[in-house]
Order: sequence, then structure tokens, then C-alpha cells
Amino acid sequence: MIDIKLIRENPELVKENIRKKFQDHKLPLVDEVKDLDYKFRIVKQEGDDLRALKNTKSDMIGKLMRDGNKDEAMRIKNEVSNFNHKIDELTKEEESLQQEIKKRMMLIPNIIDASVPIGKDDSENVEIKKYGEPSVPDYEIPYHADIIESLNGLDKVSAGRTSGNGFYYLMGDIARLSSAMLAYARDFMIDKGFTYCIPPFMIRSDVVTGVMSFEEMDAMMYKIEGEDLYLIGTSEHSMIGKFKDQIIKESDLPITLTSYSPCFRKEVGAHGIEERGIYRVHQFEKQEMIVLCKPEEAFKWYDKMWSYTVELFRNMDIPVRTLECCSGDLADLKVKSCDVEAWSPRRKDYFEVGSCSTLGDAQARRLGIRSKGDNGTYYVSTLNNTVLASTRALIALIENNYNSDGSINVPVSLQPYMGGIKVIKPK
RNA sequence: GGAGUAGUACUCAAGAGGCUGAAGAGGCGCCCCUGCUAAGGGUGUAGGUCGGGCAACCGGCGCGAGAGUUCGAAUCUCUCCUACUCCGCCA
Repeated sequence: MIDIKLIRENPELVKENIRKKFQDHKLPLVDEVKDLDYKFRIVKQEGDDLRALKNTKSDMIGKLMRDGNKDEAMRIKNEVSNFNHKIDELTKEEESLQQEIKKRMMLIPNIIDASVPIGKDDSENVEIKKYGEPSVPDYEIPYHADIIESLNGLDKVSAGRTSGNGFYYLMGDIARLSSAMLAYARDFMIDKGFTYCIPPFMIRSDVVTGVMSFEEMDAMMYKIEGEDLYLIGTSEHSMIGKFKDQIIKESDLPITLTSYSPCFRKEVGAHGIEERGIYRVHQFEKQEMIVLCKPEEAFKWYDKMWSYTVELFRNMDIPVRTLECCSGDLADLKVKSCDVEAWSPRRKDYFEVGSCSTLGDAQARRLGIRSKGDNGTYYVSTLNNTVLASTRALIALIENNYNSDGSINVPVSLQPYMGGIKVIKPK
């Protein structure tokens, strides 16, 4: 959510930004907000004046009652009763105007950074840099689910019975490998100075609607029946929610947290869940990082954050690249975002394993996350990035460390978390 | 899950229908004293948010959240949330 002052003072800039994101259908919203805001301020002024009048009259009644002048008090009482209806009307109008404004403000995209490449959709995202050699061995790399099954590491049939499509049992060394990666990712981030956090895995609806739109919520979140609770789709939800409506001491900034959580996703969107493998599933585990900082430090942290993910994957012998999201692919709340993608020697292409974003102050404005310093109160900048998502990282690790005999090399960095196991061999 | 008590600004806290946007204190600012610190004495100040104004300032809202009663609510009523104590249940 952008600052409404920007629309009052510089609507052209807001419109230009909408055009850059190829969302021309949203252009009328800007003038609509401008109009509604103008009306709102008139109605509010009128309402405030009447309320001020009511307050002084009510005070007079109090004084008259004390002086014993009942008749005059009664007369004023009636007078106030009369225009109280008018106040109610104006209040309702104020509220509905405010709602209309908010509805539109939620749809107007955040101002993207000047460095963001212009493009319509994900096909126009821009590769920034490759890290590690994207090599293809001279033997064939099987589909990840087949590899894991050959290592006795996956049971989707039973999971189908107990929970349905989109769930899985990870077994044995593969399950351990998944946990090892998460544990390594956790320690890696702790070493970078981030504070480890295990957040609530369920959150209330007011937090959910703070961090995503209604449509997103419907497409992603599982609701607990009979409770005002949702299973989190990522720990970012509870981590950012932690600061909802809070004023953070400026001396406490930056706040750098790394959180672990299972993630639950309905995945009802365009792609749906994956039938055979674990690429797109209803449940996985994730180590996440979030930063709350002063606005001027946001880009410094942005660069640090995505580079941590690159470093982590390189430490597990996985080639990666960074891909900058173009304007049209950038979610409305984001100022700038890039994906970290891992190399798939099977598909001979990269696939997404993480996403790093700076949201400027848009998310903070929506959730009321502020800081107070010498220059007054301001909305903080919020950033988030995947450290490691269990299933995606597992696929990347398995494909890139697969040997011709069907075994998997355990990267040196993970061996301490695997009880010293260096190679996982097929049955 | 049951029963009781409570929630007021950065913190503690007074407050029980109009004279309270909130006494008092801590804190904070300045001054004095003491070699530094701890402590002490004096003195001063603010409060969040929205709207209007170049500004000084003016007005609305605001006492956990929401709704209600009333001309008027921190104060009365209802619902919810949170914390504490007791009971029950349980990794």
C-alpha cells in the first residue's frame, strides 16, 4: 500500500508506475482515489465541526444541570438530539468513503525501483548472474521422485491414503537429508548474525488479511474449522505479523530474524500440485529470513539477503543463478525482487528455490509497523527471503549430486548433520 | 475446557456519568553539587492519530478491541482478545 499523499501530490507518478507494470486497467483507480479522498476530507470536516458543536453543547448541559437550570438543559438536550442524526449520517458516509479508498489503495501497486527491468511477465525476467558451473553429466539424471524412491526415501502412496494428493512421506536417509539441510541453513543464518525464531504455525484472520489479499488467502491458506485460525503458508506471515501495529525503537533496528516453520499451501492456483514428485506440494518446511530496517538501509539488506542464499546453495555444491523479476512479474507490494534458481541437470534449466524481496514501506504501512527516531515516526522497510525450502532444495541437491551408480553424494557441509554419511546408496 | 481478578500514555499508577486527554510519580530536558560513577538538590517539558493551516494554532477521534445505553462514557451494559490465580486435561 502506497502513501495516499503520493496520489494527492503526484498522481502522474503513480499512473506511470502502473503502466510500467502493464496494469493499465488499474489506471482509473488513481483518479477515483483522488476524488474519494477529496470528498472524504469534506465530509470529515463537516462531521468534525458538528461533533465539536455537540461537545460544547453537552458541556453546557452539564454546567446547567449543576446550576439547577433544568429547563434550559432540556432545551439544549433536544437540540443536540436533533442533529445527532446528521452526525450519524456523516459518520457512515465517512466510513464508507474510507472503505472505498482503502479498497482501491490495496489494488494500486507499490512504486517499483528504478532499477527494475520493464517487462510483461516472468518470461521477461532478467538473469543477473550464474554461480557455479551448470554442468550436465554424460549419464542420464532420472526424475527426482524416481531417485528418491530408489533410495527408499519416498512414499507417496501411503500419503495419498492418509492425507491425499500433494502429501508425502520422506523416509530414512532422505528424510534425514531434508532435516540436515534445514539445520545447516538455520546455523548458516545464525552465523550471519540473524536471530533464530520458531514462530506460531497458525495465525488469526486479521494477520492473514494484513499480509495478503483475499484472493491470495483463498488460494493458499488452510483454515482451521471452528476457529479463527489459519495454517501459515510461510513463516513470513507470522514473523511480520509479530510486529503488526507496533512501534519499534529505532535503536532496535535493523531487526534480522531467521525463522523455521512448516508451510501449508492449498496451491489451487494455475499450476496445481504435482502428481508424482515433491516439486509442488501441500506441505513443506522452510527456513526463512526477514529484515525490518530503516528505509535508507533497505537495498543494502536486499543485496546481502539474496547473496546469503546463493552462498548457502554453493556450500551444498548446487549451481545457482539469480534472476531479477521484471516489472510485470513483480507482486503489487514489492519494490524489487529476485529469485534464486537452482540448476537442474535433468531439465538442463534452472528452477526457483527462493525469492528475495524488498517491499519498501508498503507492507509496514498496511500492517502499521513503525519506528520512532529523532526525525519522528515513520514506517519501516520490510524485506524477506527464502533461506531454504525443504522439498525444492532436496530436488536440487539430489539432481546435482547424483552419481552414475544411482548414489548421492552428501556435500561436506551437510555431513556433520548426517552422522558422517558421505554417500547415500540405493537399496 | 471451567471459575475468579485485571487491562489507563515509554513505565508504574489515580480515576466510579459532565469540572479528566487523563492527577501523581518514574522517565526525559536543563541547572547546581560531588574528582568519575552511584546518589542528592533545583527547575522545566511532552505525549498517539486523522483533518485543516505557511505557521503559531484549531478541531475530530482516542483509556485492550468492537458494539450498545446517554445530550454526554475511561467510568454503565454486551461480545471478543490478552494476562494472572485456582481447578481440570495433556506432549
